[in-house]
Parts: sequence; structure tokens; C-alpha cells
Amino acid sequence: MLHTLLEKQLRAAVTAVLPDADAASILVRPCPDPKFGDYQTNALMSVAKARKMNPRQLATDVVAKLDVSPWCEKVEIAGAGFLNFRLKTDAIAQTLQAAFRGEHLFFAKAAAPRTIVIDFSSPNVAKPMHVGHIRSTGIGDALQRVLRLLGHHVVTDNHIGDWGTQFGYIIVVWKNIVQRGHLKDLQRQLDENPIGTMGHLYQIGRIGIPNEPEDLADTDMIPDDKADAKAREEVAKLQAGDPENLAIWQEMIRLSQVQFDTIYGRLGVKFDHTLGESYYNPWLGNVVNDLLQRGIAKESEGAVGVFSDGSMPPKEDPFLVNRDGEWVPDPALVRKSDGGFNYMTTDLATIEHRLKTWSPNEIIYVVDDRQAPHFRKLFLTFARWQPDAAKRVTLRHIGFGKILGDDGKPFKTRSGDTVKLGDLLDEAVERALKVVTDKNPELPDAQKREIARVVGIGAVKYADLLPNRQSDYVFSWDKMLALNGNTAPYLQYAYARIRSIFRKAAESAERGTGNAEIRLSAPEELSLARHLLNFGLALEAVGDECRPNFLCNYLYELAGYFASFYEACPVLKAEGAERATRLLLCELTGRVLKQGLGALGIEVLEQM
RNA sequence: GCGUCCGUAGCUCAAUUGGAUAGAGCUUCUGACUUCGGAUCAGAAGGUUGCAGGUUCAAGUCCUGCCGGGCGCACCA
Repeated sequence: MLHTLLEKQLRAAVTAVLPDADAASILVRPCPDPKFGDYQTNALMSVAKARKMNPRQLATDVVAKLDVSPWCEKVEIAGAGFLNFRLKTDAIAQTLQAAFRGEHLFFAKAAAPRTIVIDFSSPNVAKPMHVGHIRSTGIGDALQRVLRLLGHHVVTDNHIGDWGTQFGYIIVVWKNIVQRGHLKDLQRQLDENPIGTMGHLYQIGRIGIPNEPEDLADTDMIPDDKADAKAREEVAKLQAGDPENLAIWQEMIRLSQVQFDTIYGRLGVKFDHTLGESYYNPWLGNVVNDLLQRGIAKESEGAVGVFSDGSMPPKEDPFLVNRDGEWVPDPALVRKSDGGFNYMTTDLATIEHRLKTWSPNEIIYVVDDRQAPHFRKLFLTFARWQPDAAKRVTLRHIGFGKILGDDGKPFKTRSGDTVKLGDLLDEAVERALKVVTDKNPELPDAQKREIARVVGIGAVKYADLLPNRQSDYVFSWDKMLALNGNTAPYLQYAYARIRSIFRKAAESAERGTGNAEIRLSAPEELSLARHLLNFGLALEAVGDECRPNFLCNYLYELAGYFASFYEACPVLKAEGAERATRLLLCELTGRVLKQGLGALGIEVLEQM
């Protein structure tokens, strides 16, 4: 890629002037404003500062050693010591033609591919997937797609919650209903609405047992102050391998899997592995014993926990918490006083398993920001437990904020319930269908439904990927499905317009070719062409920072440049080199939009 | 209380992590040839980046202190 070539030359020039300079820190980035040039570097200023040199003098010396004449006009020194590069139109044109011939699409595969495990989505068995799950699922899926595109070896693993205490409550009620001879009613309701029924059983179990079990949806409760104890008892039996409880548990997983498959199918999300928490059950005892033996964990109030090792100041130590001015232990519990294990234990066993199985360079957890303290403890504990293994892997928690309603509180339905993910997708598709029907009533129904599906699902995903993942954002139907602004439909529309041009071009039996003479001249052509070159930079930024919104913004800008170009530069009415140039720009913009949206997990349409 | 994240245009959000004149969309206003698809485009208006200091060539970004908010603080995940 052109900017990579510039970077290489620049690094060589800096090394020629200052042999001991850190070349890797010299980066070439797009200029914030085209009037400065196409690319710039600000690295010379920090290099000069570290050596107490005059930055402009250093810049002058570097430029004297720098030869980028094949690709650039004269390099300019600006401001406090920026170097500005302006690309030659020929160099841009040649890069576009190489892309057109399929030699690249403005990005290069990673020179040193890494093995990266991505842990995302992780829904709970026996509970409905809700809006919150779109965040982990969408961000995680976008990251895995981008990293794969960049040539990394990616392993996705859905760490589903299939082993929690929630099962105890359900089993208590389940058995009670069966005992009273209402198995058929239970089965009927589970068939009709598996997730809702299981969720209801859970809620009932938290209180006691139902009075009228044949109608679970509207039942009097017999409160039971031993409900918690009974649930724990059933969980203990389950974990000990009790056949009856095991059978109920397996049935719950089967019923939940149907829901997962449906949702993931609609979202187009696939996992390489689905190793739930239960998978690690056999090793949990050993994890705790090992931690105890090595003196990393110790008993406290009947439980077993990992405590501070005093290796860092109290303020930074996640194993300490300040209560009334005093720093007291805040351990990571790995075994409860009743002998059960915590998710810290499971997570430790999971890291060990992943390292042994896939030898990753990196494990990425795409999980709600509220769990940041948990992951700090987890990573530190693992480093203390298996120091050598820990050195070979980078553990990263990629956190994200909440989805809020108009009122600034967590997004809920009008009646105050959490919004189910399936319902959200239904409504998005339904709203999209109304728009399609309104805009293009003449299309066949089947095609309208397909458009509505792609637009609706795409809009939901895009709206979730667009904000900086760290911050909370306010959910808005209107904004999400808006047809202009930074939305999926706007990008999909740009793509559909491009495809429409090619359908028309095909009618006149003319296609552009990569070898035809092209001539970039209109300012709109040049702006669009220059922006195309930066697709790879956007992809790399997403991969490095795990922030899909960089790609969203890149694609939105691309669609914007295309829209301006489209208004100003007629394609099919043009002739000769002008026509070839414009067809080429359309083709490449289409490819980048499709590939880029695809990397976000969003489909495109030939017509909409 | 302690920790942590945040506060940017009327609203919803960006700003590639310290770079040049803080950008979009919505809203409002003004325009665009019987449109290569008007689900579009061009333009205008809108800011002391919560407040006050500090660090340096350069601060929305880093440091300190206030003000206001979200979240988390051992046997749920």
C-alpha cells in the first residue's frame, strides 16, 4: 500500500540521520485536512524532543535523505515539524488499477499473523437473549471478521452460561410440577414457549413453588423460605452427576440451543466452538487445589479466595478495597463455603484449556465493562498461577457500555421488561419493510421481505457498532433506520446505486477493464480515489484497538465521497477515459463497501 | 466512603489515543436540469469541549482540585 511504502522510505531516511532511532515508532497517517497533503507524519517532533533537537532542523535533514519521488510530489515541512506528503495522481491511478485487477483491495495481510481466541456473546441457558447481547455478539463478530480478513488465525468460542446456580431454582419447580402429575402441561408449555417457560420457572423457583402448576403463567405462589437452600441442593446433585437432574439440565440446554441457533442464524454469526461453563467442571477442583498448594489462594470464612500479594500500591490493587478509610481484602473467590465453584474458577480453567488447545498469542474477551474488575483479577491470578504460560499470551478485556432508552436509563420495553433480542430484530425488519413498501411498492413481495431483512438486521448491527464501544449510548429506532446520516441503510443505498449503474452498463454491453486508460481529474474523483486507498488503515485500526467504529466511520466517509462524486460526475453519459475512470471508481467503491460492511457482519443488496 | 468510567453544537454521537482551523447526522433555514435510483446532493446557522489551575512546540485527550452523572465494591455470572 502507498502509505506503507512512504513509511518504509521515511524510516530508512530517519535511520540514515539518526542510526539509533526507533524506526517502528515512525508512522505515516492520513492528513486531517487535504489542504496539507494526503499523508503526514508527526513522529519527527517526538524524536527531536527526546533528543532535544530542533524538530524543523531534523525534518530538513530527514527530507534531504528521503526519496519518495516515484509516488509523491515534493515533501513539505510544515508547522512545528510535520512532514506532508502529496501523492502523484499517477501513483493513485496505478494503485486503483492494481486493485481493479484483484491484486489487492487496499489492504495487506498481516506480515506476522497471530493466533487470537475471541470469547464473545456468551448467553445464558434457560434465559432469553436480550438487547444487551447484541453488543457482545456484534462487536465480537465484527472483530473476528476483521482479524480474519487481515490474515490472523482466529478461534471463536462461545462460552455459554450453562452451569450456574439458576438451574437449581428451575429444577426444584420442574420436579415439583412433574411430581404433581402435570408433566404434560409442562411439556406443552415448553414446546410453545421454551425460553419464556424456563424463565418463568426460574422466577417461581426464586420464591417457592407454584400453587396451580398447570397454568404457570398466572399462578399463586406458595412462598418457601428454604427456596435458596433447596436450589443449592439440586445444583449440588446436578454437579455430582445425579441422572434425573442431569436429564432435566440437558433438556434445558437443548431447548435453549434452539433459541441460540435461531438468533445466530438471523445475525449470521457462527462460532468455531461452543464450550460452555459446564465443559470445565471436571477441572475446577484441581484448579482450586493447585492454587491452594502453591499458596496463591487461601481459606477465608469457609470459602477459598485469591488475596492480594502486596505487589502493587493499594490504590491499583484489585484485590483490595477501601472501606471507611481502611484497605481491606477483596479476594477473588474460587470456591464457595458450600463447596461450589465460582465463575473465577471456571475462567481460570478456561484460560488453561485455551492455551493448551490453541496456543494463542492473544485471548480477547468481549464482555460488558462492568466486569472490568473481574477480568483484572482473573488476568493477575492467572499470571501468578502459571507465570510462564502467562508470558506467552496477551489477555485483553474488550469492554463496552450499556444501551440506554430515551430517559437515559437502561433500555426497556414500555411495560418495563428487558427487550428481547428476537423481538428487537423482528421490529427492525418490520419497520424496514414499511420503508421498502413505501419507497418501492412495485417490487415483488418476496424481494421486499428480503430487502427488509437485510436492511433491518444491518441497521441494528450498525447502530450498535457505530458508537465508541466504551460509552453508553441511547437507542433510537428513528436514528437507526434513518435513511440518511451515519446508518447502515445509507451505506447499503450507496452500494445499491453502484450496482444499478453496472446493470445499466451491462445493458449497453460495456464494462470497464483494469487496463483501460484512466484519468483522474475532477476533484470528486480524486477525493473518492484517495479515500479508497485508506481502507487498509481503517481495518488495521479496528484490529489494533478492537474498535469496529473506526471502520463504520471510514465507510460512512467513503459513501459520502461517493455520493458527491455521483452527483458531480455522470458515469454512463461520459465517454472514453473519463467513462473508464468513473466505472473503475464505482467498481472499487462497491467492492470496498461490500467487503467493509461484510467485515462488520452486514450484508449488501443489489437493489433496495 | 473507596474504586472506576464519563461530561463535546438544542438533541444523538465522532475525533485512529498528545497533532495543524474540534467533525457528522437529526432539527431549522436556503438551493439542486423531465434523477446513471431524490433512501440523494450543495450551502447556511449552531462550540470558551462541565468549572479552575498545571505539564509543552502542541491538550477534548495527560496531571491536580472542584461540580454533576453511570457502574462496581467476596460466596450470582
